[in-house]
Amino acid sequence: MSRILMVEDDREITALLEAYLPRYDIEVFSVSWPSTALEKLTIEKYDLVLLDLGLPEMDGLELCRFIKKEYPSLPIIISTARADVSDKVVAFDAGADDYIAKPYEPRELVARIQAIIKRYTQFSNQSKEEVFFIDKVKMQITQYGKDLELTLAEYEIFSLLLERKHQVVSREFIVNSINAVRWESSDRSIDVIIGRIRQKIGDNTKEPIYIKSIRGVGYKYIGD
Amino acid sequence: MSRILMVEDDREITALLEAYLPRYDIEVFSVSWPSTALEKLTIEKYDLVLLDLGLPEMDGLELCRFIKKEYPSLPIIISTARADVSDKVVAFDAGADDYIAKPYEPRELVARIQAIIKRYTQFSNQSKEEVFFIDKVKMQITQYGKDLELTLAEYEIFSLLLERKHQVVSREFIVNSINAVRWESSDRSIDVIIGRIRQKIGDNTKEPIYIKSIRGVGYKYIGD
DNA sequence: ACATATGTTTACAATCCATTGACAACAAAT
DNA sequence: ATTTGTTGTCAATGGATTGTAAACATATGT
Repeated sequence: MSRILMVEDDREITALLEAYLPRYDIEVFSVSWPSTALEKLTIEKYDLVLLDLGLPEMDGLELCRFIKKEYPSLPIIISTARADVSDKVVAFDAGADDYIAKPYEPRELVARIQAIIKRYTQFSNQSKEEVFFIDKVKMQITQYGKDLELTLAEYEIFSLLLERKHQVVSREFIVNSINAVRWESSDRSIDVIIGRIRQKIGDNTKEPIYIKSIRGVGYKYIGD
Repeated sequence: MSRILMVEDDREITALLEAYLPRYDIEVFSVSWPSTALEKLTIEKYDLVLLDLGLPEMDGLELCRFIKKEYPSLPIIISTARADVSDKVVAFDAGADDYIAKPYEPRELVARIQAIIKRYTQFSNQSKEEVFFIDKVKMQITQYGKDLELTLAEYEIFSLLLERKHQVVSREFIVNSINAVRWESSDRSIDVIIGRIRQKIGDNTKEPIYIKSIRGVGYKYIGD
C-alpha cells in the first residue's frame, strides 16, 4: 500500500483519483494548498507527491524545488494542463521525477506512480522505519544507512537477533545456528561477542535500546 | 558526460539524436538490432538504454525485460509510435523507467534522460566513474583506461569480483566458477592469485582500496 | 630441447579474532 | 543483608586464516 500526497485544487480530479487509485493499492491524501502540503509532510510519511501546477499561493515549481531540497528521496510527479516542451523541461529542472499532461488517463498515472515508487524503493536500502538493515549478499549490516564493521561471528549473531525481532534467542539456539565459528565449548564467548556488537552499535547494558539481555536464557533485539 | 545506448532502426531519428544529444553532454551509441545491443552491453558500460519498440528480431518488450533482469541498475526509456495508455502500462510492467511517444521533441527526451540518470546516480553506488572496465571480447581489463597485463586466472577471478561489486565472493564460488584452469585442489592458490592481482592494480592488504579480504569467506571488490 | 609463461604448492610470517579466565557488576533468592 | 548464580568487560592468548616469497610443475611456443 503506497501513500501519495496529492496537491491539487480541482475538486473533480481529486474526487476521481481518490476513488480510482485505491484499486491499485494507492492511498490518496489530498490537499489544496502548498502550505498544507508542507505541513502534512512534516507530520506524516508519504511515498510520492503528485503536484499540480497552477496552484494558489506559492508557485508550484517553487514548491517542487523546496520539497526536493528538504526530502530528496521523495519522488514528485508534476501534472499540469500546459503541456508544451519547455514546461516539461523546467519541471524536470525543478527536480520533478516525472511529468504528466492533463487531461490524462488515470491508468497511465497509476503506471507512472508504480514505476517511480518501485525504482525508489529498489535503491533505498533504508527500508521504512528499521534502524538496521541486513544485506546478505554484501554480508553487511547498516545502521541508519551507515555500514557497520562487523566480524563474521558478530555479523551472524546480530543477524540472528535482528531477524527475530522481539523474540528471545537462547544461547543454545545461537550455538546451533552459527557454524562459521568454532563454538568448541562454553557459550560465554557469546557474551563477549554480544558485548562487542553493543559497543559498535552504541548500545549499553542497562537501559539498552537495541539488545536486551534475558537472564538465564539469552538475548533479544528490541526494535522500538 | 553520459553514455546512452540507442536501439533504433530508423536512420533518420538516429542521425538526428546523434547530432543533437551531445550538446547536452550525452554521448550516443546506436545499434539497429537487439542482438547487437546485448553484445554491446557485455562489452561497454552505458548509463541508459533508449529502446525503440517495433524492432526486428526479438520483441522490444522482451529485450527490455531481459536487459532489466541482467542489468537491474541500468535505466531504460522506451519510445514508440503507438502511444495509447495500455502500451505505456505494459512498458512500465516490462521494467521500463520511462516512456516517450513518437514523435517527440528532442529537448523533452533530453530532460527525461537527465532526470532519470540523475535519479539513478543519486541512489546507486555506481555513481562515480568506474575505475575498472572489463572488455570481455578482448579479454582485457583496464584501470583508468590503461590496460592491465593479467594472466587468464587473474583475469577471470578479477572479473568475477568486479561484476559483483560489494558482494562477498566465497572461495568456493570462485573455484566453481572458474573453469579455464585446473583448480585441482586447494583453494590456497586463489590467495596467491589475488595477491598478484593486488600487486598489479596497486592495492595493499591492510586498508585496501579495491579488494578486501573477508575472513572465513572470501573476497569482495569495494568500488568506493 | 630450450625458453618462457603461468598455475600450484610449500613454508613461514603476519594478522585476525574467538576464546578463555579473572574479576566486577548485577539480579534474584534466601 | 547475604548468598548464589548470571552477565559485563577487560586483557591476554592461541589457533586459525591469510599474505607472500620462493620453488616447483606443467603447458605453450620457438
